[in-house]
Amino acid sequence: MPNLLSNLKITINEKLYVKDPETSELGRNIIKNSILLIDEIGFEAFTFKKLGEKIQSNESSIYRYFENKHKLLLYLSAWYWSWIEYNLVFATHNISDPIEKLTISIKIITQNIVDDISTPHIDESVLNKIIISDFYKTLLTKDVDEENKEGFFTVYKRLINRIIDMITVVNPNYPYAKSLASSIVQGSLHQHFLKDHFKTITNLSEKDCLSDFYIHMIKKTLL
Amino acid sequence: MPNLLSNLKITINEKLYVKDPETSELGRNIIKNSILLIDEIGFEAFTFKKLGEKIQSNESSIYRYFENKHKLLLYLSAWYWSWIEYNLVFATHNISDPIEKLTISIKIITQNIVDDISTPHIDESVLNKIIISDFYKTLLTKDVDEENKEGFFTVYKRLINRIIDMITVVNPNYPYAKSLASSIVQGSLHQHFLKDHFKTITNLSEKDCLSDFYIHMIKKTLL
DNA sequence: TTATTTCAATAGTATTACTATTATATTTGT
DNA sequence: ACAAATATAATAGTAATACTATTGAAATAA
Repeated sequence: MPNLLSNLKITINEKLYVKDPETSELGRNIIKNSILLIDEIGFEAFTFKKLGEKIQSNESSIYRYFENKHKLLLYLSAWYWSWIEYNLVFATHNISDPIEKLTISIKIITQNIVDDISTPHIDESVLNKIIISDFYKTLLTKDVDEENKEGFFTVYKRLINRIIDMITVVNPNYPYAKSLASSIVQGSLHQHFLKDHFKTITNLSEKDCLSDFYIHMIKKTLL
Repeated sequence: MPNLLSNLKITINEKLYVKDPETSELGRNIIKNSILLIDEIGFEAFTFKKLGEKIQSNESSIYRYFENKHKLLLYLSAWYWSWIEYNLVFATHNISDPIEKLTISIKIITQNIVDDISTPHIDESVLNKIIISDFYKTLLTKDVDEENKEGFFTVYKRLINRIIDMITVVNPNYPYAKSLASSIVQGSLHQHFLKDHFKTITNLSEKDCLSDFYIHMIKKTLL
């Protein structure tokens, strides 16, 4: 895995924070420990008050960085998808065979995430658990259309569009490239969720076969 | 569509309600108008107080039927999946060709829902919108394992198991029957959601092709 | 009739998300 | 260096929500 993220900074939509958390020690502490606390107690039970206690700071200090906990979750999600996109673009760069390119992308999207040490204040493996448990909640709100217009989901859509493009190169006549791409990205999270809570309705609980499932699917449907 | 539901009653896990809403006028009114109100203002903004105003009754009267709004949503979800299962079993009964049986099932699961007049206090087309927007929220909670043990998701899992069985009959050697089945049921809701809010990453916004997408998928992957 | 249970309304509490105000550092300009 | 301006954080609140305790009325049974 490349170590560029030590030098590069993932850029997040400015409207998602009041003050950029990457610019201060407290900010990075908020990010780091919000990930840990949300994972510990769940997003519903998570409050800025509890986070304040955890980082020896005050509730209202956190409000200086994030308007509310929903925006914080949007921020963490945007960060996660940017990190995935970065990994995907890097891993598929210079791969000319279309089917191999798509296969590698599926592996990036479906893989079990491990911590990336080049981002010391973010544990990607824990963040991945949060995304599995909570990302869909950022979509299922009454404000989704407004927030979509504000560009809060741009990275997520751009990632899916990259898959759509790869599918189209593999088979330009396949008529459901968009639905297939969005199914793979969303479905991957869902299968991980089932593995943790509904073992009887996923094959992922028997063996680690999520990428095989989707690679088999794209090869059969596209070739 | 058969009209058996005028006489048959869909049975719901008793732990989901305090008093069975089907047994009183007020109860049926709670069901009917909770569906309408959740659709109107969204599940987050929905409160028993607002529902009380809508049905000219009191907040606490509603607590006599449901412990809290989460349980009410679980009740509505269980009802919906029972109704889908009933339609699916009915529609596939006496169909001997395995691939046709699976095709019909996919159509039942992916179709645009219209109101079933045999259930006067439930508008299935509105309930379907709620399921698309809110069902996943019933899964994404810290209590999911406990509630799963209580049997709150039994119908949902049984429906998916029916699809798993059909897939296995079509192709006993296909190794991902469980993941494929759960993907189709969950993915259908997701594609409907995308059609409403993220038109650029689904083909469903161009034309009504959701069943085609999945039927194409199962024929290619299984045959 | 009287007792008992069912049902519903009122009024209340605890928690949560968020805000207004004040205090304390830190930086900047002269 | 020192005052003014700004950034940062802490305190103490408010409004809204989810839920509960208590009381009163109606229906049913003994």
